[in-house]
Amino acid sequence: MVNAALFCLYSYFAHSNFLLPQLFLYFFEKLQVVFFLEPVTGMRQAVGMLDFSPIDYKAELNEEQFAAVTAPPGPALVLAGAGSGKTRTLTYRVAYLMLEKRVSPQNILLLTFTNKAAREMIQRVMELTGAQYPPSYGGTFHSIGGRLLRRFGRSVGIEPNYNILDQGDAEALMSSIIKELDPGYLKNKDNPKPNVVSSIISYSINTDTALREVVRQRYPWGDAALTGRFEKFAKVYRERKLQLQVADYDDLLYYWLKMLKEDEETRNYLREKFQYILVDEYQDTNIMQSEIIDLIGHHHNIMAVGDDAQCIYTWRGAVFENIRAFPDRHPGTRIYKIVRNYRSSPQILSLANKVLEAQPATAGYFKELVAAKEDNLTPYVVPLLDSVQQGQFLAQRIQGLYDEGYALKDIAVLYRAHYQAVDAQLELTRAGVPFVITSGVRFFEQAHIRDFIAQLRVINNPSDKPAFERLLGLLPRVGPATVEKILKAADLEREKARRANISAEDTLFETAPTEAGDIFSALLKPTVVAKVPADAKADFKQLAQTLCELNELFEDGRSRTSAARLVQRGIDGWYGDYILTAYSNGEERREDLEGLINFAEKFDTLSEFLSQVVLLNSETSNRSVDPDEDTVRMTTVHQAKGLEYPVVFVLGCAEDLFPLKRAVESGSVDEERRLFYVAVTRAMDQLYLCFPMMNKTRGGAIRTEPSRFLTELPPDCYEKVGFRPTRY
DNA sequence: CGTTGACTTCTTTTT
DNA sequence: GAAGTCAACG
Repeated sequence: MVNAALFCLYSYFAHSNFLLPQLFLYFFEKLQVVFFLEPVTGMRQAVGMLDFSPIDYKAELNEEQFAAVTAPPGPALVLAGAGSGKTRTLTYRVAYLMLEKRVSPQNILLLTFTNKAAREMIQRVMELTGAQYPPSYGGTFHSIGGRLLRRFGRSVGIEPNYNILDQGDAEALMSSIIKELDPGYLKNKDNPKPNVVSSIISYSINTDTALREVVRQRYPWGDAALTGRFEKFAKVYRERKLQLQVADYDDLLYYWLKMLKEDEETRNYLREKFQYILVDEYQDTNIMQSEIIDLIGHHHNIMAVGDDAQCIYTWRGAVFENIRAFPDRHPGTRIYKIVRNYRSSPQILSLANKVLEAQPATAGYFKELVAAKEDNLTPYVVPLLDSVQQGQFLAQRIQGLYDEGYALKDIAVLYRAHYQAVDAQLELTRAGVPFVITSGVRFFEQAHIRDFIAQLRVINNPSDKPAFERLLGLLPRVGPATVEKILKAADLEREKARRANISAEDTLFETAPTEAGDIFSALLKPTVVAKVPADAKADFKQLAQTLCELNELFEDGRSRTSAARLVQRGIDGWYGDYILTAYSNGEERREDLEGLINFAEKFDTLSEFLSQVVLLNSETSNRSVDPDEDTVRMTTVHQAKGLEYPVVFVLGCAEDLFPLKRAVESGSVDEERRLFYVAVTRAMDQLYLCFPMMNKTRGGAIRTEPSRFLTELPPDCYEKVGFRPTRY
């Protein structure tokens, strides 16, 4: 009961905090810089750079960094510890290649894991070089893969107008396939749910492990029949996606790799094009990603940057063996170690080093980071009664820090999982400390955005049935079954129209080759409308009308503003009215859609726009946080990777919370420890490790032990402090 | 039969 | 908030 209430509150905060239009605009503007700028000619680039003052590499980099930045061609492995200036090294390297080696940005492939990292790096490269255009192939593995497939994917069955499914879409598709193939499957509650099936199949692809094997690991009790069913689901899922011309996240890598393996022409073209390959966070690459890099990087001109101590994505297939085996796969690899740390105080660093020391000695490249900063405070360990008191401590200490002169935006609160921060959020709110949660519901993931986007998805790719389902399902009394009927009827009409057109051409051959019977105009045919339930008929007609208009507009022109114009037209159409009646805060949501117009303006084609909407879908709202806004930042450790803050609080340093119970049970304590390492190395001056002694569970509170990550530490590397709440 | 609404349960991490 | 479950409605 109480829990439910907390969740409501939590959700409320998660939603109310950042959906202010101003922040939105900020967000959209930020994005504009980076994505999809047209490649430019080398000439323009060169001219752009001439009037820019040269970089003094020696002065701006330390020795270790300098060596890596100015490395000769050939394979290079840069082992850059936390806070050692990894991004700096990488960006200077790109600048060095462009300015000193006169490499055209078109010949550089810069791969990262997150959109945020890509954005920051490209931004900095542009600042450094004074270039107006960034490397046109800089971005996440997934977004680059998606773009290359759009252009070259035909050989592996991907048409240029394919749509990308986000995780939710993918799971929905899986679910409908399971229902269709094996209606009895879902009846048995012991069977893994569709989303679990989806994740198992995904894991099998990302690790290149037979499905059989993954099922055996995760479901030791599962029998051969279960495995057989999974294999069937996976097979049909793969076929269906090709039929519908949709691709999930994994496909962006899977088909990219397939294309490189099978399509010699494209492979050679890309090898020729990408003379210089740079990879960030190499320790988090999975097997497909490393293969992709090796295939394109036939010339071995690859710079891989990473830190095996920070590998925290094995759960989605990352293998840090990749980083260890890099020199084997690329003979003549030069290894550059960067261990001088400019971020953290010596005290924090020594604690971080101890965290790694507790790691079983299973090799790895480095270890000790060397402090460059002055002495500062010893990290604190703060035992607290429970998570409520933890929140009170947080609020009180933050107010103290504020009085001491720290800006709130210099303070970060990190936790293992989002739900662990609920009480802290309540207490901060109660104390009037402003904060932003950099997680929770994502902008593009909100129902109304996805519904609206579904219209554009079907326009871009009429075979995208899941999008049709989503869209038509909005109408009253229309569910999957009715959608099926409607689409069938529409298909018939389209077929009829097509035949009529062909025969017309046969007889009168001057007949204009009108786009014979598209699915959208077919929707308006009486036989189709007849399938729509009475309550929904009016809405349906308007929706179909809007789709026809959108389609016409789309077919008409692929002018520069087409994506934005389509969005505008969509808002003017049926959905714009629908949204006002469908939601109590319809006005607000409509404004969100208006925001989409600005965003869409940055894209040439609808396909590109849709891709980015999906790929940024995973981009959480924290990227929309105005960096100047003075609020405390609350985020998961995963999301904090790559960031730094003067003051860091780590919540829930207790067994079962961090390391998370589930992780311990599945035997991934080492990864949890690396994650803890990532958490503590975010801190620059002050680090607070909070340990709640009670853990609320369903039914009651149980006593918790301090996290093994605390007890593993020698007591002299932290100071224990007590906390007495001033009020209840 | 399919859809709806009221009900419960759930939240690891992300492209 | 969202997704899944179940009974009752059209």
